[in-house]
Parts: sequence; structure tokens; C-alpha cells
Amino acid sequence: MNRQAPTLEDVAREAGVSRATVSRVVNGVRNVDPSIQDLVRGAIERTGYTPNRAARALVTRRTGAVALIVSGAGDAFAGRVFADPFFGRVVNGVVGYLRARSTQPILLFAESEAARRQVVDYVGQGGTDGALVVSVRPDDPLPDMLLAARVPTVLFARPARATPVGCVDLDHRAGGRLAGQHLLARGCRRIAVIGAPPDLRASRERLAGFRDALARAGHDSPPVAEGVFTLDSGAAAMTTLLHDHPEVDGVFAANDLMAQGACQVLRELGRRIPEDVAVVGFDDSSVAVTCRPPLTTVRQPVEDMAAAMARMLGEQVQGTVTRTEPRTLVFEPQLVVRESA
Amino acid sequence: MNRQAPTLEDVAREAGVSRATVSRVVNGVRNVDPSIQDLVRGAIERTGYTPNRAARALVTRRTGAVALIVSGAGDAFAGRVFADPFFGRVVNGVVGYLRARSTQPILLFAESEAARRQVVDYVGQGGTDGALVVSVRPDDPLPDMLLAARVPTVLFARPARATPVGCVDLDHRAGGRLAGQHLLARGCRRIAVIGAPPDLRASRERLAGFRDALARAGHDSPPVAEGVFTLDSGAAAMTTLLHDHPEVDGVFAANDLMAQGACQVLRELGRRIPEDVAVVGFDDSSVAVTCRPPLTTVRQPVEDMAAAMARMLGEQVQGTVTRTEPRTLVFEPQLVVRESA
DNA sequence: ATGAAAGCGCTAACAG
DNA sequence: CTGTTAGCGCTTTCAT
Repeated sequence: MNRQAPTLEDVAREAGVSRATVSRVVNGVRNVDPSIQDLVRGAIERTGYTPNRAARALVTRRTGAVALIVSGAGDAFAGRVFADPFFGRVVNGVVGYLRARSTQPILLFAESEAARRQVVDYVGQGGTDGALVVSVRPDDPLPDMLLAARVPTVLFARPARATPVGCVDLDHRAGGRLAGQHLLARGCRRIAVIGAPPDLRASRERLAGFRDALARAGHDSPPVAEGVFTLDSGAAAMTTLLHDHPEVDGVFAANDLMAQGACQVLRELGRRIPEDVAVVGFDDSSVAVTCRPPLTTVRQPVEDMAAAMARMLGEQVQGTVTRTEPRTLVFEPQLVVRESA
Repeated sequence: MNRQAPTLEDVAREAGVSRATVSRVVNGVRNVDPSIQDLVRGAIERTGYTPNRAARALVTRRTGAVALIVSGAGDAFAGRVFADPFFGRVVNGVVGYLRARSTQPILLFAESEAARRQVVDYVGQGGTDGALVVSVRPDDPLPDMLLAARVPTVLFARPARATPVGCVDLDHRAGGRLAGQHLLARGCRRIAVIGAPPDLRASRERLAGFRDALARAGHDSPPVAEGVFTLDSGAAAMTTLLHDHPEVDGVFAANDLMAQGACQVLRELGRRIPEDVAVVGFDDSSVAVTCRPPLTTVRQPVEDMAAAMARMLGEQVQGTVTRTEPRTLVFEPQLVVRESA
């Protein structure tokens, strides 16, 4: 245990070559005689050499790691994040992309003011080469903090305030429209909405798109009950809706989790889905499949968006000096029809 | 953008002192004249200095970061992990403990052979000071790989093979017993079990404890249908159970997610919970509360266990040369009575 | 194709 | 209490 980890120097001595040569072999640089390569590889094997990340990062100014920061607020934040299948899809998308490029994805939680500071310090001090941020709150200060710390950053979803930073986003309005058209097409006439916090651009646009669709078909603007993306809040909103509009025959929920909550309430009250009330969700997260009945929903290509986010960051980090404008990549939603509508 | 990040040297020049003094101020070492401290702090402010993590880690041989590795297998691994509220509790426990010690918790996913290699490289090359591992599979090779790479490691749950490594675990047998006693006490007589993969020690012990309780009360060993900890598998197991034993009046599921699946099936078939069939889960994860009806369950003090795991690792990393035996810390489960039983 | 040498930015003895 | 001096382990010119 006392033995220090072997260094490049040790390997060089063992192989009878210089440090530089060993370094070249380790990093797969050409211009090394094949026989010497074997020699070195043998020595590496024997010594059990492992490069030292810190030393390498110090000179290359690169860590080979990228942070995926889930940012929001509240106690038991991780618990909430882990209860929402949406994040799983983001992580999968990012991890899939980064693995193939032998970059280490690192998941960080910024759940409080103190945590934000710690996280910004970590990446700002060169703990990673850049940051991918998924914010839960619209007025999240994290992106600005990251920018101030000169950390290459890409966001999932455009921030409320215009910020000079790359991001990927969805055409939420088109998604809302898709939901509205579908409900109309299957004959619903007394339609209601379980909305989401209107301070989120995504919430507003989903709702606007949905209203669009109804308006174009000559329908009134639907009643809206607001939730906060959780199952419980969806159930509560559905209860409210049913109380005020017992004759409702179609519901659009701003995400799948709330749609699931709505379904639970509906079924408890003996309403058949979709016969009595049709339900459309949003996201196409994993609950859309496990929900009873499986949800018809507006699919957000989250994995693709996440991968694109990682790719954008990669380009920014590689940073050919060409300082390109931070772009926003907008993806198109898609209606997935299952049983609930 | 071209300006190099300021270094200790720059700050020293700006403040008119030596590098060492600035370093002392930055690291809060005593023995620095207060007036000079102010001088230095001013210079830091003006230059916008941020310490370089790599340089610091290189000399201190410490990163101030700890990896929390979620290890398992399968496509869309992150998706599954994020669908299981259990992990959220682990993360919360670890994060809570580490934050207070200004250590950066880093979440890593080891979902495939390649990923495992990458992750072991990352931490083995000094990317973090140690690893906390939560394995999904009993024969996970990761702990051994970590050990071979000389990474300080602590596990959540004892591994199948004896491994010289610290871990925290639950008295699963006692937990099973608690569930059995409760079902018996509320008058259930035709009891069945939704089990979990028997290659997991935890599964076997929960079941053994449950059987214990029944046996002591003079009951036969209950029928068992096996699931894999997911909602779907719980529903499927419940369906099987009802088919083979339609008269069942009490069910013990090896985790909450499966219990929830069971509840869904039961309700669809018109069985009232707990009047017709009482259901007891395991874990007391967040679904226990959101489930309809809320689940009576065996609580696993996951947050405490996770914090203890982080603490053990901390002690190991600080490593007074005293090489203590790797211990296993065993926690006691607790019955939480809600509505389902 | 290989080696020698100069740091990367920081901490930690050791002097003074 | 402060400054000087060695490195930590690695990559990377620049010679050879």
C-alpha cells in the first residue's frame, strides 16, 4: 500500500527509454518504432502504470470530462429529479453520445444556493471541460454564473432571459397544436387543460399551440387548471377540472406525469379512458407506457436533443478560435397514439 | 477570451507579495497578517483569480470530489435508474452529507462493459478521491475492478462474493419479518409474496424473514411469484398470483414499485385494498406515498445508509495509516403503516 | 525516431 | 509572519 503509484518515469526506466517516448506510446502518437512500442507496453504492463489525470489536465488544460448539471431547487431535490423519467432520457442521450467519444459524463446536482456555488466552483476551476445544463426553474441563475466563470455551456431549453449561450429546445407550440388537433379529431368537444407554471416558456407555448388548434376549429378557449409537472399536481388539477366542468370529454396535460395523475383520478371516479374522457400527455416519457391506460402523448425527442446538446458543447470546447454565434437548435415534436386518446 | 486565466503568480504580483502568501490566504491558513490578507483578497478580487483544480490536485493528491457510481446493466440504463425512486434517496443521502463537507459528489453511470472501464479509468486515474457504489446486479464486477485500481471504495449492500471492502446494508430478514407479522396481525390468512430475483441476497433474506414470521405463527410457506423490482413485473406477478390463488387476502411485495404494480392490478379487478387484499411493500420510497392507496411498507433508512457510506469513505480516504478492517454497517428496518395494509 | 529540458499552477517544507 | 525553493507527473517543443 505504501508503494507510490508508478509514474511515467518508472515506466521509462523499466523500458530503458525516455519519458517522452513512453508518453508518446501512451497517447498513441505516431513516430515511435514498433519494437520500442512493444517494449514500452510491456513495461507499462509490468509496472501497472496508470496516467495521472491531474498532471495531464494541468498541461493539456483538458480533463476529458463534461458536467451534466441538473439545476433546480428544493429539499430532496434529487428525489424529485429521480422520480421524473424525463431526466433519465436526457441522461441517456448525453451519456450515449459522450461514451462513444471517450468523454466522461459527470452528473452534478445544483439543488440549492450553496450547491450552485460548489458546482460552479468545481467546473469553473477546471473540474470538467464544460457544462450541459438542465434547469427546472425558468429564472435559474446557474447559466449566468457559469458564463461568468467562463465555462463553455449549453442549455436544455432556452432560458427566460436572453443569454448568449447555445441551447437545444423543442417547438412546444407545434406540440400543443398536435395535441389539440388529435383531441378534436377523435370527437372531443368539451376539452380542458392541465397546464404548467406559466413562467416557463415551454408551458406557455404548449398551451398557446393547443389553443391555436382549438381556435382554428372554431372552439372556445378551454378551461385550464394548473399543475407543477408532478403526478400529485396533475391529480389535483383533474379534480378541480371535474368539479368545475363535470361534462369534460377530453384533457390535455402539459406532461405525462400530470396526465397519469389525471388518469388515476378519472378512473377512481369511474370515468372510462378514452371512452368517457380522452387524455393526451406531453413528453412521451417512460410513464406514458406504464400508465393505465398507456398514454397518447406528444413525443419530445429528448435523447436526440440531449445528444445534440453534447455535440454543441464539444464543438465549443474544441473551439477552433472561430467564435460562432451561440445557436439554438429547435426540434420537432411528434404525436404518439396509444390508448388514452 | 484570449486572456489566460490569472494564476497565483498574477495575484502575488498584483498584491506585491509572494505566491506562498497568496496560497496561504486562499487556503485559509493562519499565520498571515490581517492587513496582508486584505491586500491579497483585494488582488484576488481585481484579477478574478480562481484556483486551478488540476494543479492543486497534482500536489495535494486530493481532488475534493467523490464518485457515486450507479452500476448495473442494460440499454437505457439511466432511464431505468431514474424511474426508480430508490436511487433518488441514495443520492440525497450522499449529497447531503458531502455538501456539508465541501466535497463535490459526482454521479457516474456504469451501464455497460465499456462504461465500467471508462468509469474505473476515471476514478482510478485520480478523477475523484474515492467511490461509492450502488450495484443493481449481485455479480457486479465493478467493486473488484475498483479495488484492483486501488480506489478507496464503499458499497451499498454487501456483494455476493465476499470482498474486502466496506459497506452499508439493511437487516433485510428483520424487514421481511416485520411485513409478515403485520399482515398476520391484521388478520390475513391467505398470504402470497411477490418476490425478487433470488440471486440477490437482499431478495432471499426479505423472503426468509417473511417466511419466518408466518412459520412462527404456524402458517404454511406462502406462494411466491417473482418480479424484478419494476412496476410491470409487480403487476405481472400479481396477475399470476391471482390466477393461481384467487382467494388471496394479503400480499407482501419485495419493493414498493412492485407493490404499486400489484395495487394497479388488484384495483382493476375490483379488489378493494386493504379490505379484500392487504398489500405491504418494501423500501418506503416515494411511490409508497403517491401510490393509490398509499402503501404500508417496510422502511429502509436509505438516506442514513447513504450518508454513512459517504462517511466511511471519508474515513478511508483521510486514511490515518491505520488500515482498519473493512466493516459492514447494518441498519434496522421499520414498519410504516399507511392505508394499503 | 528519440531524448533533453522547460514548464503547466500549485503546495509545502524550510529558512529567515 | 513571509519569502525562497523544490517538486507533483505529465506533455511538448526543440535538438539530435
